[in-house]
Amino acid sequence: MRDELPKAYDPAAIEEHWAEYWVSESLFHATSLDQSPTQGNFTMLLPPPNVTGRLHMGHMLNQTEMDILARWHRMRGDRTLWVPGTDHAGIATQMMVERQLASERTSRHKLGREAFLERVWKWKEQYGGAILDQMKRLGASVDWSREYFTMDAGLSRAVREAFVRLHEQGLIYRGAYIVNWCPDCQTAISDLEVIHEEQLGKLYTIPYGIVGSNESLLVATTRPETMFGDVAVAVHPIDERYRHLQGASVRVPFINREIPIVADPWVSPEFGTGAVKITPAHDPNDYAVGQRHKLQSINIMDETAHLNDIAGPFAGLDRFEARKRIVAELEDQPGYSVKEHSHAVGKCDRSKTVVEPRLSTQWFIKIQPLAEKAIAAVDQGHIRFTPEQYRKTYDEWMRNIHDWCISRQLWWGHRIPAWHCAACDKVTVARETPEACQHCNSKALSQETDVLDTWFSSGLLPISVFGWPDQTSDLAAFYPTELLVTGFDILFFWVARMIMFGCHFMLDVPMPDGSARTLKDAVPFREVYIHALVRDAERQKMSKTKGNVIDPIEIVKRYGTDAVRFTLATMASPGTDIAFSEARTEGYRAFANKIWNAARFLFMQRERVFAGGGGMMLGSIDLATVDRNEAVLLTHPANPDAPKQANEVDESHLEDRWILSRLYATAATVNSALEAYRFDEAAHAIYQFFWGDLCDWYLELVKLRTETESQQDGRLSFVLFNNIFESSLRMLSPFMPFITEEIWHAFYNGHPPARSIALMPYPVSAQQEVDEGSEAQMAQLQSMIVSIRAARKDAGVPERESVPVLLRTDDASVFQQNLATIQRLARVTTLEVVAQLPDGLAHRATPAFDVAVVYEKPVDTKAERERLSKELAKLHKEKENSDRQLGNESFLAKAPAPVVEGIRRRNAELATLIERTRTALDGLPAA
RNA sequence: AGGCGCGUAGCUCAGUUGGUUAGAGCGCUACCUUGACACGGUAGAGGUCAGGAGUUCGAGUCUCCUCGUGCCUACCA
Repeated sequence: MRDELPKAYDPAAIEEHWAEYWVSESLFHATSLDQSPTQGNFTMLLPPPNVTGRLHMGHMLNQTEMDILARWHRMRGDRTLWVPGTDHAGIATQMMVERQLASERTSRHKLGREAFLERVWKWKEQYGGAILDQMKRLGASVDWSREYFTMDAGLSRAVREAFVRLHEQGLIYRGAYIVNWCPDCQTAISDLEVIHEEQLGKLYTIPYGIVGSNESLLVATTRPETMFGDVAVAVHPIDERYRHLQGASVRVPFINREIPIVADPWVSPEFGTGAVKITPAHDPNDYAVGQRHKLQSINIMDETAHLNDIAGPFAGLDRFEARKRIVAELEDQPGYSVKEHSHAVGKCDRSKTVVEPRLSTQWFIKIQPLAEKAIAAVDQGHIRFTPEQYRKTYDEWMRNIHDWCISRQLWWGHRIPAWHCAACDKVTVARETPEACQHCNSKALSQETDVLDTWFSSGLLPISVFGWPDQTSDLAAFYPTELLVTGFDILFFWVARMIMFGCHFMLDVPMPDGSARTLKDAVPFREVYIHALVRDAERQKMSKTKGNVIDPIEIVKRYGTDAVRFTLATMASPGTDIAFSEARTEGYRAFANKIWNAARFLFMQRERVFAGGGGMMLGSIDLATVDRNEAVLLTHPANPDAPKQANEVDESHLEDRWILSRLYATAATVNSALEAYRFDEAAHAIYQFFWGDLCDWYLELVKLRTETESQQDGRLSFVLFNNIFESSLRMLSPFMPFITEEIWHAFYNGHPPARSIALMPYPVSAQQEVDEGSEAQMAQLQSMIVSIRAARKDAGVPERESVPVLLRTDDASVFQQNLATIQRLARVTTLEVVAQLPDGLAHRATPAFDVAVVYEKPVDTKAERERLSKELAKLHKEKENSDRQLGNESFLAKAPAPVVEGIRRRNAELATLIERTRTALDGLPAA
């Protein structure tokens, strides 16, 4: 409990405490046994960061958005569950540990598989999951009791089950195909893990000697070093240049192996020389040609992409070194030529090594049957994408999908549950280690050494974290999850795979009531929200190599988590990347400071107001009791379940009706914005309300009233302020959980109605509760005050001096009723209503009134003339526009009545404004 | 090669179904250290909405073209 908040807001002093509190109090734990939710379920999975990961801005954006939604839903009464965990990240983690081994002058091969894995586990225990600690520091309201790791026993069991089932269903097969091979990681990788880069390379034209002739066939290639694996040269069947050569043979340079010339329509005659060397073991196209022509495949490289013995004189060389030497030796040959050629080169996403297409035996998922359900699920609207455009991206990818290579030649990961039989050479796939070969009963079994692609296990997460394949109560309660929030970079890697697996496996799981599950309830989530990429302030992609990575923890240390979260929220408008700017974060730290100080004001006033007559000291006020006693507790929107009390607002005060209306309007805006994932709109609305309405206006008027009104009235107005402030804190809480928690506890003097503000109801309100009349009147009043202030500046009145003001208006009632407000906020002595304003005074005109400030010093005539002339020109221009519109027959005929009416009214206003401004201008003394 | 997006104030971005005067934050200018807050207050300046054409009574918003820019997908050697 704090009696007094320090003068300056210092996030570092409060955030750590609450971060720990939320975890130690298990505030965000949710179980299937929880009371049936009043609103509904809200379940999300955290996209599991790699165990090797450090938090970056993308994570922070992702977590901020998810946390805002989670906290918001929780406060709205939904049973809210957000499940955290980490991914074992096969290649990434193995590389990390291998690097460590290398520094110790050893290697995984020296250690052996078992010792190596032990080492990785040890590494994981020691260094892994640092990212989750960072998440805790950021206040993510996840259920830590459910934290998982993708290689936990339960999740591993789900992986084996899924693999075996798919195999039983004939959807997993093993075979030799061309795969993407990374010579650095020394494993196969999937199509998705290959990144294409446009590169300026060379196209070599190489003469292949024609058998039985002195002539050569010129063959164009970008990869001369693969020539030792050539098994044919292909030309287009109707290419006139080569028709006579079809059926002939050529000799591979250096090794002189004779290979046939075949005709295949795949060859494009326009490209290169129209003759293509066919290397089935090292190119997917060539492999297809080879299949069609029943050609053999000759592998000429080892796992590290060094040429093997088949390459004759070049054996043992690295592929690129071999290319150089080969080209050097060919240079003098007649017919040889080189030209520059731009083409896409595939690189390994992880190691950035150029991928080598390689013929090897791998495990694949026959993806078509899975994709069909996944396409249907989205087509039928069971999964909704936001922004919607990603639906198309997803659909296109899904329809052009290739079989998924799921085996990896790594050690770290889920080992494929298949056993090779030494006796019959067949494979036994089983959930648990089999006793004997299921084909020949031999006991000479050895487990497959390959592990599964990391994404195989993460694709299963929505079902495996809830206990699948068992039909658990969690699975019944929380599946399908409501929402997935993620970046588009893992749309295919992860989102698509979850949809495929979810739809495939969950269709077999009956609904909680025993009925059959349809696609609608087999989907892993009902909504996918795809967020933008976080870039640096110059819109550059953040990357380690560029050195422009912004470490969120660093920024958080400097500005506070709340400010960073708010920055990300305000900038998270859909479709655009976020250029993260520290200047903005600074601005939102100022916002936090503003809130902090508004709270300080509140606490100080509380003391002042209640210390007098009531005898209630700050340290002993039970605000809840006060509220009841005064019968002004703002039960709505604070507590949606309780009825609104009729006498909660003293109707005689315009600003009371107005600020309530503003609160309702803001709550309505925030709720509907969050409904649509418009974090920016929601955050802006709160910002505007808190700063622009509550602090700039209402708070100033509370000052006035507590100083001047009777004590009873002062108390009433003050209690309203209290309640509005408390509601505002709750409204802000999902966005800035730390500062709101801190102030909220201080607000209740250590006797809060709940353990956390995060467990309180969220303000709700319908748009119809907005009091438009009060808002319009207040707008008039504000306009009056702003006009007087401006005129004061023109007249050169010192800030602190009060002056008489003359007012010309048709209806002065609002101004007269709120005279004290005007006098206070615009520093006015008397406000006299006159029929006509005298010439030569600093003056402002609005459609509803004109004001002039009476001050002895003459106005700066030149400046005033300039300002008025400029103003007049603007008004004239606008008037011309509206005149033109009103003179247009078809506009009057076709435009809707309210629009015409609006322009008419404005036109009339303009006429008055022009006249008054003209008068004021003419009234200025000659220069 | 296909597909998607972006171009609005000096900077970073909003602007939902076409409709009255295009907004915000930061920055900038001037004044103000007033008992919540200088991480503040008050008042300002600043935009031919990339360019062109079209549809319409009316276009930042819809259509087409041009220019600039970013991204995703792809097996032409």
